[in-house]
Amino acid sequence: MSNMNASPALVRTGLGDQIRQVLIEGITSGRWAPGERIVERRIAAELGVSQAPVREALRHLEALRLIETLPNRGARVRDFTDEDLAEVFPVRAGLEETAADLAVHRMAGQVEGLEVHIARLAAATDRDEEMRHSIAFHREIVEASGNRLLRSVWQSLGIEVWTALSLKRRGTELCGKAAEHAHITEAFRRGDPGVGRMVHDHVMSYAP
Amino acid sequence: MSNMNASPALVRTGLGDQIRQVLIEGITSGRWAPGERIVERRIAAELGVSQAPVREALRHLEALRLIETLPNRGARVRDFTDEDLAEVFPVRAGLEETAADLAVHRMAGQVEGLEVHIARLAAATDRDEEMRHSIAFHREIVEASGNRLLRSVWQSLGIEVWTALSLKRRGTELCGKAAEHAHITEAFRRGDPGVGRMVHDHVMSYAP
DNA sequence: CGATTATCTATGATCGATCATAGATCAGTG
DNA sequence: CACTGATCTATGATCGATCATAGATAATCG
Repeated sequence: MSNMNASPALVRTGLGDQIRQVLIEGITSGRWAPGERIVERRIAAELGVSQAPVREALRHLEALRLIETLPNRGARVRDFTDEDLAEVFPVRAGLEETAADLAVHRMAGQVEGLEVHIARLAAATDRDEEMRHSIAFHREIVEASGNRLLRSVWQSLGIEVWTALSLKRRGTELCGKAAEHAHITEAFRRGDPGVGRMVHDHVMSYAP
Repeated sequence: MSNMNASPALVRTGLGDQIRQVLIEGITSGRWAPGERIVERRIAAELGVSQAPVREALRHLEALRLIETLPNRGARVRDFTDEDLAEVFPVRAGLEETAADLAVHRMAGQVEGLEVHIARLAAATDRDEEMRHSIAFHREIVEASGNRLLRSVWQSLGIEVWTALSLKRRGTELCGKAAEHAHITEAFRRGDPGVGRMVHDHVMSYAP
């Protein structure tokens, strides 16, 4: 790499990963406007790397639906509609309901993992931290399902990113849900078979 | 490409796509054994292309969980466990339940799309064709949900491939389910709100 | 002057070569 | 002979350059 300048170092841990982070940050922060073209060579030049790892990063962004690409025509930042933002909730709800139903058996009343996140959520000081702990609570349920495919699919939704976009778009309040988290945890503790539906409805309550 | 020989032509429509097809075919057919290493350069040489499109194809296979890769250590064909094969059903069930609940409203009793697939399934002559029409029935439900994210996630499960692997592993009978498909279609026709659960249970009935 | 076609330009897709890393192999030392 | 470290080998990761395509632009013709 003929890089004796350029952006903050880019430490060695897989250029593709780092470039992806830069691009995600750029898109969520709004530095790259929706609809704006993303030219592989330009990004490569700006970051002082070559085209290949940029392409790799772009494929990840495409999987996250942050960009859209046309064959031989390149990529552009998606123009997220309210519908795009809304579509994620039924999918999450379905996946997390499944996860909860699977998890409730495996947890056998052991809900420490969930309680940790509730505590951290309560201690959160800013909106961003609040969001991350809330998401971590849900991720804990998915992890507890023991279904690796389910985890992988849920992860691939990129909840953090889309939630951040939702918050940016309209100031969706996601607090005030702490009580529901506690109720859900109690349902897990007593092995309530209705916990799946409970989680489902909880997730849908975030939807606009 | 210094290719004046090599495998059947490889027509021009995106090398990555074609290579992916070749690899999927090779893995599902068992020509590539589970655990076997997949060396980018070797594939490239065999197909008379370069490393880049092979890498692209491999990333797709990774997303389909057909291969696993270690950083700097390359890819190998996954050694599918029975658990791997089983994990897909709860995920499908959750997604398709969501899809059905969304679709039942949009369809408003118009179930022609579903009936087409039932008819084709009945007319199927071999096991493979049967499988594809059965899957098409389920895809129709997902499409009818109108939720593009849901469709995208469902597609990314690569149902065809995994079903084929299931059939190969143990001779899972997936026929005899025609009756259930008809029942589900009827539920859609009358707008039965219980259709989601019905689809869920139907999908789970395929599980081992 | 408007429609059609050849050319140009930007850029994605692909290529062949180089760099970097993980293991394997081998040499040296006690 | 076992252990430590240098070297070698295979191969993924990355690079710089070339090829191919889409759209824009200019040239040609009626």
